[in-house]
Amino acid sequence: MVGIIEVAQHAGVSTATVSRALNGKANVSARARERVLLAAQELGYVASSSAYTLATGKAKNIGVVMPFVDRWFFSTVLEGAVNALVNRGYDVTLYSLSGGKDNRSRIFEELVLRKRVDGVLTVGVKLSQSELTKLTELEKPIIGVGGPIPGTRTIAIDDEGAGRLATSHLISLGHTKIGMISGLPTTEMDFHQPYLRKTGYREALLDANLSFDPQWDAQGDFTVGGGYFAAKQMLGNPQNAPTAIFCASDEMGFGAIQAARDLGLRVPQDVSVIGIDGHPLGEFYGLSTVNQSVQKQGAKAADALIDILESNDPRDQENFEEMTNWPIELVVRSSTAKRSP
Amino acid sequence: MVGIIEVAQHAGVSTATVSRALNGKANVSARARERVLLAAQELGYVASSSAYTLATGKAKNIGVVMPFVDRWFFSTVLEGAVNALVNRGYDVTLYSLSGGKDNRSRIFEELVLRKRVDGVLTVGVKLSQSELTKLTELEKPIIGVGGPIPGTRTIAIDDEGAGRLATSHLISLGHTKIGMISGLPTTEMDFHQPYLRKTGYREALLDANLSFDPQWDAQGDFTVGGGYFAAKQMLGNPQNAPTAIFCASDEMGFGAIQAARDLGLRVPQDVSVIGIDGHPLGEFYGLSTVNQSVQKQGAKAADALIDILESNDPRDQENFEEMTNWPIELVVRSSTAKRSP
DNA sequence: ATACTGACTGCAAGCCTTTACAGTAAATGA
DNA sequence: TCATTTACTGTAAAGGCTTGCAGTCAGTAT
Repeated sequence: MVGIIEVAQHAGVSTATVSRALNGKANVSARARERVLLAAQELGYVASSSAYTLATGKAKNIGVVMPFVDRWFFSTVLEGAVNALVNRGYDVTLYSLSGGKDNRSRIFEELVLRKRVDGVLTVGVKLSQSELTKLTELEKPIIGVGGPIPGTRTIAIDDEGAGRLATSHLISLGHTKIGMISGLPTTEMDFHQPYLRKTGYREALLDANLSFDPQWDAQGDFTVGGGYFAAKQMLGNPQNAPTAIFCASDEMGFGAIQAARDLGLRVPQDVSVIGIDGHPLGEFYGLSTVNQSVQKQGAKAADALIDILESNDPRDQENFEEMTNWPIELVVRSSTAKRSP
Repeated sequence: MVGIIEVAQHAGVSTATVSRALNGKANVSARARERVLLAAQELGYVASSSAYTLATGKAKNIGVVMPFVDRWFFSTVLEGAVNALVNRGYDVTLYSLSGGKDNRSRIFEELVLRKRVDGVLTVGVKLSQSELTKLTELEKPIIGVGGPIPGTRTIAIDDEGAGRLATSHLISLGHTKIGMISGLPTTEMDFHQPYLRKTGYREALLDANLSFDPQWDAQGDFTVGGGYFAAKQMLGNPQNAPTAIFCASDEMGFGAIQAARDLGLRVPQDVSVIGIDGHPLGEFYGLSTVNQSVQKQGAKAADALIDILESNDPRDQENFEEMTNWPIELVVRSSTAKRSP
């Protein structure tokens, strides 16, 4: 395997000059730089990353930690983050927490200590106190997406506001019997989102002097199927069925629409449904939603992390804008309509 | 940051013994091993991975290359692979090709040369000749999932057989007018799958002496929306509509079911639909399918890769069983039924 | 008792870069 | 012309670990 020495010989310079030329440092004559670049090109040389890391202390690598990767929200954030990171010249090492407790603790032990990464991106994970300690004593930048990490910068929408926005939309359409499908997240996930979205929902009801019926407070588990069964139950009782349902995620919204149809109800004539997310299938189903441009959140988080990492001015890190009010946008499609008289 | 020297001092032994003890090598007295383990524990020491890699040449890291990560098939393979790899003590570095041409070529340059990884897992990617060359001259093991990499081990179902299986199922139900929704994959993706599945479809028709109507050969792009529009068009013409549709992916199947419903057709009474994949939503939609247990494919590929990596017997690498006939299974649900008379 | 094992242990070289520091040559100023 | 920058360049140390090799020491065979 070709190393820096061969390149140096090939170019007729020292290894120091090769290194400087390849890393774009100053103090290299145009002539030398040119010869080095050519030699490296010809020999197909790229510096060994382990040696680079050992010498510089920089890994050019970001760790991304998420509860699972095969769910829409997570894989979409990941997609955004990975692309942003590769653009900035960083690799990403992926840690999924879905492999069970043992895996989880090992990940936190090693991730932190093996100094493989320059920084960490957590997506919707709820950290235990000890995990948080481990992570922070790393003294490496951490940014969270979706799950607020105490003491750390986080990119997230105002979940409460989103809940209120969605619910208000239904209220503005004249609905008074409004159900909500929320859900308990998995143990690995952060638990704030569902809670906050429900708070927003209740507040909106309260503001409109509408009552909150516990029967209309259902549990999906943020999956299509969960939304389906919750909605079926809620809408199944004709005496006390809501005329509109707010789902804490688009996927549950898809399930709810399906449930309504299976019950012979028309959407939106008989029942309106709104979600939160901006899932690409929303357009397909005509699901009204509160869009939170998930992929961009991933990209933004990644960029912010690298900004911190590469800013030599330490104040930048302090002044870094809090991003916990990521813009959201009400998208009205065909699943919500005025309450039929 | 605590290094091996501190641990050695703390345990009262040399760094050599620390290294041996921590790596489970022979020739360490029980007493010494114990003291080292304790010291490492107390000091929270884990070896620096860059130093480890530099010294041993092993990165304990696998590169996973895929066209995108935010699509079901890919994120599911990834989920399986990541969990399997972390179980074996390996990290995974993720490379997504969706960031455009520049990213793509840079990935191949650096992935190969920066010697960050011990092996590579490619998922459904079509490699150019030069990329293939780069990858193979790495002399590191490569395993592909879903997209056959010439000259490399691949885990994949028999796509042609899967197409035949699905189509035969429809034929066995008495259908004679059978459409297919296939699709051109993105440039980044491997192109074999859609092609082979369609071949299987045609063969099955041929075997049953059924004719193949070009009007029933539609293009989805492997998405729900693509399946929807293709099906809508195919079923929209009452004169010449098929009574059954074979979709090359479950997601297109979901779209097709939706399209049928929107046209006022009942599934399966008026039109049967079958897919390929084993998507978790299949159960929800009642979609009959050919299950290919995607997550397990990812896990198997990962395990196979590590087996190769860690087998010191070189023959193992040669004898490695070809896995290009990954088991598939026909799953009949409520979207397929006998042709109505 | 002596020569030999065999089980451990430690020293130090090596893995491949980056970079501080010292050195050289050309260019500038007086 | 000589002193002093300036602009490069090279030498070698450092980074943190693993591991070949040589050495120690208690135990065993003779």
